[in-house]
Amino acid sequence: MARKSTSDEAHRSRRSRRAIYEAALALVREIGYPRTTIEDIAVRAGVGKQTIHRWWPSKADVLLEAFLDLGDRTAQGADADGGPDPGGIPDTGDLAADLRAALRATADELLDPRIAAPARALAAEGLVNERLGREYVAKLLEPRLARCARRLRSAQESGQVRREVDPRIALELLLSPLAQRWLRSSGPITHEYTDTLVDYALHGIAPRDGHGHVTGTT
Amino acid sequence: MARKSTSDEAHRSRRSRRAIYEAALALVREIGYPRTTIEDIAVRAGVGKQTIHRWWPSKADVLLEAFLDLGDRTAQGADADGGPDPGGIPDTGDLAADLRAALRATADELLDPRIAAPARALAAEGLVNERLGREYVAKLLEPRLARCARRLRSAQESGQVRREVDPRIALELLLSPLAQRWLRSSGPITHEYTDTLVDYALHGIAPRDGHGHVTGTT
Amino acid sequence: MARKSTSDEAHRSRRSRRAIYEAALALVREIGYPRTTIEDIAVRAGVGKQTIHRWWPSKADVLLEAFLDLGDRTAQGADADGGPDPGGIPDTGDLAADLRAALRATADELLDPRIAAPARALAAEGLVNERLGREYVAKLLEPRLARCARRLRSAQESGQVRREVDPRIALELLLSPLAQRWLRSSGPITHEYTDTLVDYALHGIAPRDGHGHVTGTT
Amino acid sequence: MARKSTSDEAHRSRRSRRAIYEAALALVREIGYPRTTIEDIAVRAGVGKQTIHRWWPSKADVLLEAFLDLGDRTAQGADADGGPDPGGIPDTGDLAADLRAALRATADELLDPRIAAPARALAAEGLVNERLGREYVAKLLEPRLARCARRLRSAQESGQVRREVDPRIALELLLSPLAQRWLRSSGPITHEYTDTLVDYALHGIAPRDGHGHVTGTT
DNA sequence: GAGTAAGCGAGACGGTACGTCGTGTCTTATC
DNA sequence: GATAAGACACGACGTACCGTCTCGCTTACTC
Repeated sequence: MARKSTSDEAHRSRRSRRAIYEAALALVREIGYPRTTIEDIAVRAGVGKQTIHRWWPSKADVLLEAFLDLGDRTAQGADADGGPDPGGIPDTGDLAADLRAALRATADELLDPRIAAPARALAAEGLVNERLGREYVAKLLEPRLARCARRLRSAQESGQVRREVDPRIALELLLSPLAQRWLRSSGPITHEYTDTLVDYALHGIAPRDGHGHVTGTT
Repeated sequence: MARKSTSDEAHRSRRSRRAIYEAALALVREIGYPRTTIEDIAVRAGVGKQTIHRWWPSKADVLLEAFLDLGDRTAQGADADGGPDPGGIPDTGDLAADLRAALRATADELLDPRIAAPARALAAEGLVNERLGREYVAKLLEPRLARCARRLRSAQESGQVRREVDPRIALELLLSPLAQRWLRSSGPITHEYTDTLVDYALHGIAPRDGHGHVTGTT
Repeated sequence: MARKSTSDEAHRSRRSRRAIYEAALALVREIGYPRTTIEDIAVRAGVGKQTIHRWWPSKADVLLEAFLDLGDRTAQGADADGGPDPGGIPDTGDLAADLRAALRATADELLDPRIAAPARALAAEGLVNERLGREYVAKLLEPRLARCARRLRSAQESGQVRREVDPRIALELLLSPLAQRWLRSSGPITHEYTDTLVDYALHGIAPRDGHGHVTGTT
Repeated sequence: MARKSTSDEAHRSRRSRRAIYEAALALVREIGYPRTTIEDIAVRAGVGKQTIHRWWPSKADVLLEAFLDLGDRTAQGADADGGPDPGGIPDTGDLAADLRAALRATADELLDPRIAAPARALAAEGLVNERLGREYVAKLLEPRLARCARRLRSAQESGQVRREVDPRIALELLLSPLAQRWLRSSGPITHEYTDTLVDYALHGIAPRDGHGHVTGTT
């Protein structure tokens, strides 16, 4: 997707943009999102402030694009490595194993310090700035969820998931607890934890035999 | 739980505090958290800026206390009404019904416009400000979760929940999806949705007969 | 004497500077120096506060420069009119007449309301702020005194002033009483008064014949 | 002149007042008048702010009274020592010698560091605050000038000063240059300087023979 | 010698201005 | 002709003092 530079100007723009991305990500890691200012980014990137304001409407948008770009680049790297679909769910036929693998991978990703700081910052900004929130969901989360949902639908076809289950809600059951723990730092994020989530989500927390006291499914 | 006045607060003006709480909540509703400034709050409350800075370290802390106070007051109101334990889970013996009721109530609460704006703002701030995040969890979420966990433990004793299930994680399964939808506005929050969550969490998304292709519980 | 633009001031806005000078002088006249705030000046000049802080270390420095600028501009005007050396002493050969004329002109100047307010304010500030006091003396008073001292020296050469007299001290004798009356409002400032000063300073207060009871010059 | 306690001041605490005077003078010496705040004075004096506001309308008034009190106390000390009239002019019959002595004493006083700081501060404040300026003149300067003027009048009677000379203006000739030098720090204050002032003021700066080119006394 | 009114210390209060910072726009000098 | 450098208008920040206002407590007059 890298477009070859057709002129000197295009080339310089690209260099500026790259420098801005890197400065933004570095500063957010180093001093935190709220204390990072557009001027800081411009100075660190060796760029005029105006150059940033020309292309992005806000600090958060810079970071969002920088983060997306980071994702693209690491994805390319993984691609080249021949690794599995990043952010997706493998399909070995064994749903439980596949989910466990996917959640473990997601957990590892969330713990990557290069990712945590900007992602949390963007999540926070998105809560309060609706436009950015939508972009964040649309560009970062939605594509991922769509791929995961596909895997669940195939599991439904093979009878590993109940037919009447809504795959999106099922995904929420699996991913939201992880997301919440991460956002709130309200608990440890371990493989044991994600495996437990897969277990509970697949089989429920009620006794499995179906003749306990649990009643009344809607 | 009225916060008791320590010796530090001997001279503190009740009227000012109340006015500040109300101004903060009103402004966050009306113009949004980021555009609400401490100066705005002071002016609206008819108070000097210093009076705010004297007692709270940041705008977010003002809002957090204002929000806690709001909770205290509405809780008192509900108490007087003889309503059910707010934020808890009723205990009629029928776990599924109780959970559905609790989640429906929670959903209704999240949709209350007096609550949504400050709560989202605080959640956002907590993501980026660790101290505040911890306070937010400790003062707002934790007490609630503890009460809910008790209900689940009693369900375990009566055999409605598997013995080996961790109640906290079970709660995450139920509540995190709701919390995420709310925070991200990533889907409608309806009673149908919360009922579905209860169903999936109780019985899992896998077929219930237990001899489908689902394998490998940890 | 236009202050030449150094490289530091390359980007400095001429319009802002002029507007600030005018706002400062106007406000000091209208509401008095102590009640004039930097914010007032900025607002009246249609300028950001920062623009003032960027170029001047204090309110007093703004006023000092504004006052110097006012002097420069009125001097230019007088120059164009072909008027006499403002603030200097004419040289008609008749020292007494020249001094009387100069002191009358000075008195008139001090009574000009455009000048009185800022000059008093600067004098006051200079008493208490040493740096400013030195600048006030160096930029406003000293050049004037130097020109006056030249006139006295020429009078010494023509025998109208005793050879051993220190011209600076002689000037103090003439000007300090006027300055004190003005600063302290401790008496009327009239041409009669200044003429008297010239008389006393030239001939002394002792009887002129030299064989009264006055004795003992050092 | 001990201020007698009227009924208004019945309850007024002598200890507080004294402590306030001392704190005010000390702070003005140590950190300068503008940086001295009423709160500072209150804290240093171990006194509530209100106690200051109750009895003095402004910081400057506190300092003025403190300074007057200081004068009273040192005057009492000098009295006890049997020293000469402080701030007056001795009367030995030799006017020139008496003036030299008086100006030397005044110069010494002005150089006393305990006196310089508050006196300059009060002078500065008086320039800009009319009421205070009048009080400063009336309470501090006027009594002194009156006593000095008396000495000059007696000199007129004994023929050492020209009959038509206005004693107040003659005093201005002597004292204003000294005062200006002191206020502006525009020159050294030495006995040599004050002696020169006396010489010039007595005999003028023009040649004494009276048949130089100097002409035209009004 | 008890009652009471004031003055007192402490310090929170509603304000005003401060000087700094960050924003997004506009200007200038350079390459 | 585009760009870095940075001045600009604006507006919020958090701080410092202002002068006022409770608070209890002490003190010193009155009855």
